[in-house]
Amino acid sequence: MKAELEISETALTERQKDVLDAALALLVEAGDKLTMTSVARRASCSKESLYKWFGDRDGLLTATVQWQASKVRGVPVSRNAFDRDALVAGLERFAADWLRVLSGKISVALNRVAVTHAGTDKHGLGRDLGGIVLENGPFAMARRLEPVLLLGREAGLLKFEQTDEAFRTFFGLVVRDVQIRLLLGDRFELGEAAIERDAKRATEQFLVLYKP
Amino acid sequence: MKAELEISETALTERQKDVLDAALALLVEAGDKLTMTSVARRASCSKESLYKWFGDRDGLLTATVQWQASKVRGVPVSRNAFDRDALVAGLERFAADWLRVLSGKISVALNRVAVTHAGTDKHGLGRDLGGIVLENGPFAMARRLEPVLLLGREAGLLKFEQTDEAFRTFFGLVVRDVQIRLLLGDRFELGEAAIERDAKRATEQFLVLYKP
DNA sequence: GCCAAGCCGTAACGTACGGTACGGTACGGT
DNA sequence: ACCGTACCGTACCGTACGTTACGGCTTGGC
Repeated sequence: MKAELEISETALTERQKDVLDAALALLVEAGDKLTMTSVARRASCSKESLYKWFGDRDGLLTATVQWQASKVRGVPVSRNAFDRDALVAGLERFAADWLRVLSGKISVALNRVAVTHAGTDKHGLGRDLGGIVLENGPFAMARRLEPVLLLGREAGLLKFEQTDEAFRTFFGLVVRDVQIRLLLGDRFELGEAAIERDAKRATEQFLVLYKP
Repeated sequence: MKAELEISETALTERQKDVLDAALALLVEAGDKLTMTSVARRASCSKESLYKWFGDRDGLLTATVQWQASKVRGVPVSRNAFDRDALVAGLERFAADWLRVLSGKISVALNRVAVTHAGTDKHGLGRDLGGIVLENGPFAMARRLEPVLLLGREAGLLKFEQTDEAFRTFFGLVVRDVQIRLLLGDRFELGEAAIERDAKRATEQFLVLYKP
């Protein structure tokens, strides 16, 4: 789907980006308690400008989520010299990246507000926050991982019928209960060492399950 | 005010249970948009009674979540005649039960409100909603699954070092991206057939990974 | 110098909602 | 019959916050 055309059509000025960064910071600090006044004060701009630029509070939130999403576009996978080591390295790097993003304060805050918003849903609006996060979260991860999985199958390193199923299993092995626990406020450390270890373990398990 | 802080063993009258059921229904319908007035109207009780019984809005929410939690206590596992078939059946039933609960409207609504609440957190209060859901969700699942895993290991059917790690992997294999997608508002069906199939697949994969 | 546009800061408005107060009713105990 | 208790229904209050309006400042074009 090329719905991104309309999104990228909204060219943001530097000033507006600063405002969105301020909103992002507030979202991380105070969660959904973010008010228009607080954003205006933090960004040293007037509320009038906020409403002119983003329409209303929902528009500001949407723009903020999209702004963050636009900053974390993933890096592509190198296609040359694809052997087992490359597959393992790719999967491990992928899993580690994902865990790092997932356990970051920004991701937690954004997912929280999106989940909240998905609850009080007014069907009929164009793009809701939940959809945006979904699109730039799990779905984006699936799109980025798909070529890796297909390359692995082409190279005879993996065996699966549906790419989707394989991806979702990998997702489960990587994320496990980490995300839901973080979203529910369980404060537990996920240091760099643990991330690396989990990435290796998930990759290893995945290879066992999907070995030809 | 007479401190009714003995939430742990509060005996609820039938009337209060009715009120909490009304709150639960409203939570499912309208999410966090639930207001004290709407609960009072739905339950045909006065707001004064709400405040008398539950203290404040947070108390009502907490009582509601605990009330639901008290209704879904899991069934224990039979310990006799524990062979491979019993292990497989136990895991499969467990996974299916969990998926059923997880994808239910009530669970989604409760997890939503708990996640929302975990965002606007006032550290210092006793038990927060996120903690309660965590306790009755993933943690309860872990406690219930633990004896099954230990029995499996005793019987020589499974091999693992840390029960916790094994549980979390099983969790990942069962839940995958289902919960986060539902929380984010992705409307996708998870029919009985899919649940059964997923439960079987997750169990199968788990046995492969943790076979001695 | 002058004007218009864009923006900041702040005051003001309207409303939704948490929380409280109070009058009215049913009922069980004495 | 009288009283206390528990509760319903509703009116009311205070506040937070989304949204709008306005006065003053800066800047670029003429």
